[in-house]
Amino acid sequence: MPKTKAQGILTRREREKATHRRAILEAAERIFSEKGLDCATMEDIAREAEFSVGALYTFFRNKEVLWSEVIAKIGVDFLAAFRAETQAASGPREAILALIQLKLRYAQEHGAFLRVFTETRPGSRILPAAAIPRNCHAIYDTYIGEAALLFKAAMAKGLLRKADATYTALSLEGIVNSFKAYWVRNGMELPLSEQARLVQQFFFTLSGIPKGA
Amino acid sequence: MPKTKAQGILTRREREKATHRRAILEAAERIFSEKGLDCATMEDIAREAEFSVGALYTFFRNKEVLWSEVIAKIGVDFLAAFRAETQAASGPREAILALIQLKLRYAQEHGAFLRVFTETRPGSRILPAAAIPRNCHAIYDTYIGEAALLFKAAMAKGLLRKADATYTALSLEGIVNSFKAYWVRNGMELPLSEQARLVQQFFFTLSGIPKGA
Amino acid sequence: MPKTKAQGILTRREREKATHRRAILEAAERIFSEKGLDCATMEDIAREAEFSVGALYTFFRNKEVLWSEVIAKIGVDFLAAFRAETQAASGPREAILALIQLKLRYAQEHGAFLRVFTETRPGSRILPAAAIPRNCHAIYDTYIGEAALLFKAAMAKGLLRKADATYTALSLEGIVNSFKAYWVRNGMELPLSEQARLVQQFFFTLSGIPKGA
Amino acid sequence: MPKTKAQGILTRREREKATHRRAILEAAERIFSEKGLDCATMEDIAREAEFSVGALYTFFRNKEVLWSEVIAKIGVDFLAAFRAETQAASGPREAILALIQLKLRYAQEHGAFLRVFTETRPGSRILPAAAIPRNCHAIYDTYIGEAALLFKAAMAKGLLRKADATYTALSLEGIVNSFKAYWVRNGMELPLSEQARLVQQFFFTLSGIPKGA
DNA sequence: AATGAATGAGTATTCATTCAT
DNA sequence: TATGAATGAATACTCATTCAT
Repeated sequence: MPKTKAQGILTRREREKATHRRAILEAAERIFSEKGLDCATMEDIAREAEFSVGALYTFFRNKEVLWSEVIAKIGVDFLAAFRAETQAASGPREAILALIQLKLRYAQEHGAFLRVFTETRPGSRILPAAAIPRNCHAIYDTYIGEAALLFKAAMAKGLLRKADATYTALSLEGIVNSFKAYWVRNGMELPLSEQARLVQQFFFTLSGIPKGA
Repeated sequence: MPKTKAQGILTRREREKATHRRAILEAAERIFSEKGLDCATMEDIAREAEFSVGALYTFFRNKEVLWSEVIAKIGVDFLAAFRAETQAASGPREAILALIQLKLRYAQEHGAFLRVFTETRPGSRILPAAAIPRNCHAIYDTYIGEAALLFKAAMAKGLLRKADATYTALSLEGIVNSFKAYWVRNGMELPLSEQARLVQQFFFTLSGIPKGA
Repeated sequence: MPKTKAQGILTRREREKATHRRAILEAAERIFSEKGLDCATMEDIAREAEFSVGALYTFFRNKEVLWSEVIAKIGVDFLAAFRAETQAASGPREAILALIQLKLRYAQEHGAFLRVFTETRPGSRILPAAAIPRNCHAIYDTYIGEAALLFKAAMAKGLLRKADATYTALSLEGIVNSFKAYWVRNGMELPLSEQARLVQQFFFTLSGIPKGA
Repeated sequence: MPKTKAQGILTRREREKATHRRAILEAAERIFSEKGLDCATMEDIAREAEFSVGALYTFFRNKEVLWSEVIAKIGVDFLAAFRAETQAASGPREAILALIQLKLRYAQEHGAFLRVFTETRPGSRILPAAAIPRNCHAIYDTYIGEAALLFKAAMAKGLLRKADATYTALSLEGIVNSFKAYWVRNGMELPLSEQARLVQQFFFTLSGIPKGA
C-alpha cells in the first residue's frame, strides 16, 4: 500500500504512470488514425508506444476502451480549442474563420478521426454495438450547439443571411468535410491557410450578405 | 463442346451465370451495407446469397474485389440515376431538387455506402492499399463534374449566386451528408420528402438569389 | 445444396465428415486424458488428430463443447458397456465382477476421465460455470441407479448383506477408485484381472455373506 | 546490522515474516480451493492476502511451490489432527468414527483439496511434471499406514471382519469420498454429524461383525 | 521487505481462401 | 459450375514472473 501523502500531490510512481498512459494514448491515436479501429492491432500500438502489449492492458481494459478514450480525448480537446479560439476572436466573422481553421487543422492532424463523431454505424467487429459514439455524440452535439450560437450572433450582426442556426452550423461542417475530402482525393496539398481562405470565401459567398445589400 | 452461337446471344448457361453473379452482388451489398467491409464475412454473404462460399470465388477473385464491385455498381447506378433524373427535370431548379432527393434516397437505402466514395483512407486489413477507391473516385469525380454543370446552368439562369460551380456542387454534397447524419444521430425519422424539402429550402436560402433581387 | 437422397443413406461426403469428427473426438480424448481440460491446447489436439486447428472448430463450437462431447461419449459408452456386460452375466455375482472389471478397464484406458463424472466443481478457466457436469451427472446417476438394482438382486439372492442398495453401489465405486489410485501412486502394475480379483475378493469379504452363515 | 540474538528467539522482523507467510498461505488455500490450481491467479491470491503480487514471490519461488506448500500444509495438518483425534478416542470403534468425522470435515472445509492427495496425474500447465504429489503422497501414505494400524486393532478386537488392513483403510477412504461427492452432486446438505453417522453405519454394516455372530 | 508496473510468451478463436469432388 | 470441408495465419487478451524503486 502506498504511503499516505498529501492530496493532489502525485508520487513519482504516479507521475510516471500518468506519463505512460498518455504516451500510449498518443501512440494509439497515431496508429488508429492511420489504420482505423479494425486494422490497427494492439501490437502495432504497443510497438509505436514502445511498450509491451501487456502494458496496454494495464491502462485500458481492452481495445475498444482504448479506442473510445482516444476518440473522447480528441473530442474534448477539440471542444476546448473551439471555445478558446472563438472567444479569443475579435468578432463573429473572425470567430467563424477561427472555427474553419480549427476544423481543417484537426482534419489534417487527426486524419479520419473527426469523421467518427458523425459516424452513425457500429464500426467494429469486436464490440458490435455503437457504445462508443454515445459519449462522442454528446460532445459533438455540444459543439454544434455552441457553434450555432456563434452563427446566430453573426446573423444578428448582419454578416450572414438569417436561417436556422443549427442547420447553418451543420452546413459549414458539411462544406469543410466535403472540400477537405476533395482536396485529399485529388492530391491537392494546399497550405492550411489557403484551405481556410477558400472555405471562408465560399461560405460567405454562399450565405453572406453582400456589403451593398 | 459449346455450340456455336451468334454474337450477342447468350446461352442458358451464360444467362444463368449472369443471374447468379447479380444475385451475389446484391446479397453482398445488403451485408456490406449492414456490417461494413471488415465485419462482413464471406460466409455471411454466401448465406444471404444462398450460395456456397466457393461460389463467391468463382465470380469474384477475393473479398476486396467483391467489395469493389459492389461499390462500383452503386456508383454506376447512382450516376445513371443522376443523369436520368436531372435530364428528366423541367429546369435547373427541379434538377437540383431531384439531385437532393436522389442523394437522400441512396443514403437511406445504401447506408454508409455513399460515404465510401468520399473516403480517403484504406479501410480494410486485407488489402491495405487504397486500390479500391481508384475507380470509385473516377465515378465520383464524373458525377461532381456533371453536377457542377447543372449548378453552372442554375447560376446562368439567376437561380444561384455566382460562384465556382465545382465547389458549389461539393457544398451541396457536404450539406446533405451533414444533415442526414444529424437526423440519423438524433433518431429523427423524417420522411424522405420532408428531408429533401429541408435541404432544398436551406440550400436556396443560403445560396439562392431572392426573387426580388 | 446437396442433391436429394434417400433418408438414412449418407453420401460419401457425409460419411467422411462423420469419420473425421470421430477421429477428432478420439484424439481429443487422448490429449484431454493426458493433460486435462486446461493444460490441453487446441493445437495439441489438432496435431494428434492430424487436422488443422480450424478443422476442430468446424465440428465443435469451442474447446468446452469438445471437452463436453468427449466426456459425454465416454459416459454413454460406459453406460452401454455396463448394460451389455451385466445383462450378459449369468448371475448377480458374475455381474458384479463384470462391473468391477469394466470400471477398472475404463480407469485404465480413460485415465482421470471417469473422475470427471464425480467432479463437483468447475474445472475450467474458460467456462467458469459447471455447465458440463449437468448432462454427465445425469448419465452417472442413471448408472448408479441401475447398479443399485444389481446390488438389490444380489442381496435378494443372499450374496450380499442387506443394506441400502444405492449406498452399496457408491461404496463399490469408492473402493475401486481408491484401490486403483493406490496402485497407480505406488507404481504397482498389476494386470487388470488381478486388480479385479483383489477388488472383488475384498468387496465380498467386506459385505458378502459367508457361505456357511 | 542484525543484532545478535539467542537461538530460538525470533526478532520482530522474523516474527512478522512468519506471520505474513502464514497469511499468504491461508489466502492461497482459500483461493485454490475455490478455483483450483489453474484457474486461480497470483493476483487473486495477492488480493485475498492483502499483499502485492511481488510479496508472494518473496515467500514462494513460484506458483507451483505455493500450491505445493498449501497442499503439504493441509496434509500435515490433517495428519496431525488424525493422530490427535484417534489417540484421544476411547477405543478403535470411536477412533474410526473420529476418522470419518475428520475426513468429512476436511472435505467440507477444503473443498476439492483432499482429492489432490489421491490425484495421479499432473494437473498444471506450468509445471507439467508430477513434482508436487511426491511429498504429498508420502504424507498420504503415512496416514494410510497409520489408519491401517487402527483397523488392524479394530479387527483384533472383533469389531471388523478380518481382511488386509491397508485395503480396509483404502476402502473407507473410497466410501467417504464417494458418499460425499454423491451428496454434493445432489445438493443434499446434511449436517456433518449426520453424514458421519451414515458413513459409519454403512461401513459397519458392510464390514462389521454382527453382535451376535 | 514490499510494491506494482512492465514484460512477453502462450492460447482460443476467427475467417479469407483453396481445392478435391 | 458449385460445394463446403480444411487450412493456417492473424490477433485480442491473460497471467506468471521480474525488477527498479
